[in-house]
Amino acid sequence: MIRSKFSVSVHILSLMAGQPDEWLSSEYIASSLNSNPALVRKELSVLREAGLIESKEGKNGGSRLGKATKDIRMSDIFLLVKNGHVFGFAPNEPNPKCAVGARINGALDELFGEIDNSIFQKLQSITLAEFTKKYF
Amino acid sequence: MIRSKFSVSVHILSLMAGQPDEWLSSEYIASSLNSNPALVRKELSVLREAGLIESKEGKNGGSRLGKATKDIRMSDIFLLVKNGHVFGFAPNEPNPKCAVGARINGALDELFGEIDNSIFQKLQSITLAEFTKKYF
DNA sequence: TTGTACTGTAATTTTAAATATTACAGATTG
DNA sequence: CAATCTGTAATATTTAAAATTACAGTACAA
Repeated sequence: MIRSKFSVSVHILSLMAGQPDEWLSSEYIASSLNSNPALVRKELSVLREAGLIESKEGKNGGSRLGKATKDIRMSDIFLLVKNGHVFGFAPNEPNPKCAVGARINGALDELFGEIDNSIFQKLQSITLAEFTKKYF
Repeated sequence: MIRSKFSVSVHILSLMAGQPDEWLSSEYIASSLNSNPALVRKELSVLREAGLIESKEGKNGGSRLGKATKDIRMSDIFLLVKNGHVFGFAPNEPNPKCAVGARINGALDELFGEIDNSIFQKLQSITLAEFTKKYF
């Protein structure tokens, strides 16, 4: 998974959950994240494509939630930002002439799938509504 | 968690599991990993410190398992290489003047702890002996 | 109908993290 | 005592992540 995308997405969705009737600008979101608008927009486009948010272009535009907070699960966000397995393989292709080298990545791939699934199960049990209760 | 340390450690331990009576040199291990000896030695020192392996210096030296494969759990390796949470926080400190910014990392920290725990539970159920059965 | 304030996207630069390399003192064996 | 290994640190390189810049396109509002 890419380093911090999950945190960034949860942060964005939390801001929207707190002001469901406002169109939040990328500038505003960036200031809460202490980041910059272009990077936020990139992340917004991922969330939008998945239907979690909707955006409005032009003056007074911005983004807001596309679903009720109780209908957004933390696992939805996880699946969006996860790219390959959560755990990473070794940087180089192992030596195929070695008995272990030839097969380990297959075995790890299987294990990593199970790990991803454990995380998914956990996150599926938590909605954005429940999560944001912690600070609203 | 640091990118690929888990995979590298599992690979190393698997090699040793396959040749329990040999002292494997860092050179040999590196060739299976398609990596280099110095990096392998660094990882070996982590495993050694945890008692998972033992090493012998000098000529004909090397490393081998310090425990039976059935007594090494994948969670032991996980705890060694895990550094902070598996999931990462956003790169910058969020804006503390913002209601969400001020509290989100606390909420995420709690959630991330639960995720780490889900992974731990899963990995605790698998021994190195079971894992290596997949390719021996 | 035009200025302003947004989005969307791509290209580029910068920074930070991971990985690789080099080097060498110390240990052990034959 | 020569050869072969470890242990460790310092440095260099590579790669990935994040930040910045830029600008065309859209919508509102005066």
